[in-house]
Amino acid sequence: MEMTRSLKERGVRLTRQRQVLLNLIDQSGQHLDAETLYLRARETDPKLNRVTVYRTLKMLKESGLVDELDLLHKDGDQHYYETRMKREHAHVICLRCGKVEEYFGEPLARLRKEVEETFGFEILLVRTEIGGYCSHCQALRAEEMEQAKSA
Amino acid sequence: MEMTRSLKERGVRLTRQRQVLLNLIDQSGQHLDAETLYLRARETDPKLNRVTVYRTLKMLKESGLVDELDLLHKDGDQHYYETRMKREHAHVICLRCGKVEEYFGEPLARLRKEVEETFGFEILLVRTEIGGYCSHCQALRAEEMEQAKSA
DNA sequence: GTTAGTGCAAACCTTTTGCAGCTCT
DNA sequence: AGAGCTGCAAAAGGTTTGCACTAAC
Repeated sequence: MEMTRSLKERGVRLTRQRQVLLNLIDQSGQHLDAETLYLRARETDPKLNRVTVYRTLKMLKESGLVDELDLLHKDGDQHYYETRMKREHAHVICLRCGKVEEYFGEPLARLRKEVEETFGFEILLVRTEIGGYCSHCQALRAEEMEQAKSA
Repeated sequence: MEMTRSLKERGVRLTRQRQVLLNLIDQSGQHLDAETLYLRARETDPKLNRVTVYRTLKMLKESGLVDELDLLHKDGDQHYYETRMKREHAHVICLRCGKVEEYFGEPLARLRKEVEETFGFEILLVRTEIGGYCSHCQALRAEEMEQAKSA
């Protein structure tokens, strides 16, 4: 795994706990929060402590191996994490059903380039989060409105 | 004030405390967090409670009158707030000095339009936060690197 | 007068820290 | 062997809640 290699190169110890966590982060294509990651990790290693999850996530974030997201705090104030392998993308979050889609269009690259040029800024990370209603929930909301009217 | 009018129309009571808070939010062109707002509000109204600040911010956010930002958690996990009057913009945050610049370019509109078209998504809010080093801090970091080497 | 809003205290959730003991290299 | 890492308990930081009292309309 890419993360494993990168950590090994830098002399970071690959403890049993870290291997469990890295596997989960790498496999899950989803955006995990610390608590979910903790619960899943305990299925493999019931002794693993929540604190270790936080420490590992912090280390991976500072190493640039994972990105931290807020996803507009769709379910509270926790953070979400994803591996950094992928191309730059925006997260499109449905505020009704919570589904998260990823958008990889060229406006993102243009935005980045323009900000660098406009401010002479050295960009290290870009976080774009778009909230609203997905097409499915738009229809459901229309129904809900109808029902509210007749009630 | 625009916010005042909007609240009055909807029958929200304009208490003394809310007037103090609305004034501060409206005047400050900056991005305030709850604690800063609380401290400033107490200069005018020393009895005003921190909880009232949180409740007011929540109400304004849910009314769509202010936007909640994270600013990449540059100083911790608190939220920042700004009035929604302005055009859509991205926040460009220096991770060294904490300065926040605002970018209003057309790639933002293109991004919005493309996401709407691609996913049939109804966008309610867009949050773009860009982190890195401002031109000033790039130079300072270069110096720091030099010093680290010779030390 | 009624109902929404406030203050206070206490709880809550997420994350961090101090420290003693364990384990990877 | 020894620095780096873990677990536990406890604290921290930011925010929310329950309830009795107050004030806006």
